[in-house]
Amino acid sequence: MPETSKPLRADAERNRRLLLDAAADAFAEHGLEVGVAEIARRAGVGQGTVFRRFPTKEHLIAAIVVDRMHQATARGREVLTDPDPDGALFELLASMLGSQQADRSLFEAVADTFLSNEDIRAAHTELVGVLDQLLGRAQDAGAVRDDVGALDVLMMFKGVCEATRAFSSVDADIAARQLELVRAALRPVGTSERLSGRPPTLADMERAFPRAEGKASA
Amino acid sequence: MPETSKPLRADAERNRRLLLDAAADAFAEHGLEVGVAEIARRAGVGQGTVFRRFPTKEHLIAAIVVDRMHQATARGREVLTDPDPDGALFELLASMLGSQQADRSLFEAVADTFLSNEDIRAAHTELVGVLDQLLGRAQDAGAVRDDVGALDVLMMFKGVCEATRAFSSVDADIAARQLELVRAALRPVGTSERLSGRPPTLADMERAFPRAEGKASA
DNA sequence: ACCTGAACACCGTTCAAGT
DNA sequence: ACCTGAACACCGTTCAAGT
Repeated sequence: MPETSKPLRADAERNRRLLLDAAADAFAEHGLEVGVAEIARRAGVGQGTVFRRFPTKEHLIAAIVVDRMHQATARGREVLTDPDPDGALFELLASMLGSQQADRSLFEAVADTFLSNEDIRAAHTELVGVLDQLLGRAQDAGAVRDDVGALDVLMMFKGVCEATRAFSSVDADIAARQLELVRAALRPVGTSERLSGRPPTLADMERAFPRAEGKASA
Repeated sequence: MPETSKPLRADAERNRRLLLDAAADAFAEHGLEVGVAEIARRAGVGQGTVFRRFPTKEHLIAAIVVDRMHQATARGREVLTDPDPDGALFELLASMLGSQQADRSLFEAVADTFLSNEDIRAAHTELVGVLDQLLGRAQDAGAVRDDVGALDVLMMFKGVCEATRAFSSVDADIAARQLELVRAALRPVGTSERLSGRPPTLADMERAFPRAEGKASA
């Protein structure tokens, strides 16, 4: 629903797209510290237009992140019918890792903005939903330990993204290796080696990331 | 050696300490975005003094990080004589995780500044050295798979720090859980499940983090 | 040598004027 | 409604004057 809040005027919609593309390119090349002026210049619009389309620079970043999360969710739905559930799960993670390595600072933004943004919240919930299904299938097949939840996996994945960020360009193998270690961590285990506590839930995340914006509860 | 470059004048040394303490407190409370003016105020010095003691705000942050890394290294040396090598390794990691949860944005800084700073480079190398010893002992005892290196472990750990950052205050259990998953990833495995490639080395890191400052190679 | 705070530079954000 | 760029605010950094 946050996607179709208002049918923008033609030029506005066009500028929005131009800005998203220009910003994605600029961020991919130079990281998040590129100035708004530079982005506006690349998009061929006035500097003020940036803030007319996005309340803040962080919202612009968030919009790009939401795009990527939607892509990941779509990819997840694709592999959902894969005959090999274990392979499907890690193919999704590998695919996400690849797209985060192409860019610089992609999920980096997620760390800060995360659930403070309503759109990211929604996209995140969707992604967790797909991950949950993939994980459940892998667990049913006995390929993954059954005491982990989708958020456990997502957190580990996020860890890999962050830890290997600087290596993206230099050594893609290092990231792949870290992903293999995640896979190793998720192998089925005996009852004596079960994890403490319970898997984190979306409610835990809600608690950790206080809701900042959003126009009340209607 | 970078520690004892010049015996500062008494008041300068005192101000340096005041600034480090004030900054550590401020960052712990409000994150890295606290202004230099605020830090100077807390330390009771002029704003210009900050830049006289530290060439840049990032250097100030780096100095604090170096302090923490030294603490971690010291802790690692303590547990080096622990009769249980496996326990010693994870006690160190748990201890490091605890200190990163106390602060906010501690190893967060490491991600950006990382090896661009000469002092951090040195502290990092030391820490890796101790980790390497602890890991080697655990591997010799057969408690940890032998196809991982100290940097594999450190990267996984860094991932846990990043991924659980927001949860620090809310739910310390979640971080502990992630650390247990790291432990699971490091369990010995059959020859069919070995990792691809080779463990990352310090040379890999040097390549990933271009050397920015430092007065030539003397 | 070091300290200080006013001045500078830079960049995100706002807004009056224009279409 | 939306676009624009000049003006504003904020914050890291510099520097002339003081000790």
